[in-house]
Amino acid sequence: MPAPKKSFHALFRPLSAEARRKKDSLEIEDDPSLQAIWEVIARVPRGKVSTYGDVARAAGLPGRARQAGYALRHMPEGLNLPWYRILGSGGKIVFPPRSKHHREQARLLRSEGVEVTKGRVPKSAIATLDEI
DNA sequence: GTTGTGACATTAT
DNA sequence: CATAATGCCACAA
Repeated sequence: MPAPKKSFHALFRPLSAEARRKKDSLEIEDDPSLQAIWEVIARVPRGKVSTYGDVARAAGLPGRARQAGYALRHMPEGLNLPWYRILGSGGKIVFPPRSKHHREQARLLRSEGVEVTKGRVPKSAIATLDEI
């Protein structure tokens, strides 16, 4: 079994001791709400994007955009989810403009044809709720 | 039980 | 357009 290509997950801030404990005990991966969110993210079409709020709604968790963020931070590596297709409201990258994450997200989006100017994508690139 | 934090969103200034 | 104030809610300390 070849080692999977280093995922961006590895670039993220290290999990706290408590979060790591949970992760190791698989409590997070088994959480139904988080799984629902991950499934929605996996359905966002290539070349399009969605937002934290919409992802949460599509997962049956209206008003819980922050939970979508939590789910992304705790993405299981094996799923290879298109994390970079998830933006803040209005289609803005949520990471600080010059941060590594911001640049990487913009790069990946452009790599699939999504225009990114000043950390923002065209409204036309945002998938509608029924698309996800 | 209480307090602080956060890959958010919306509204007001 | 930028920043601040609120609202929000799960999680961690």
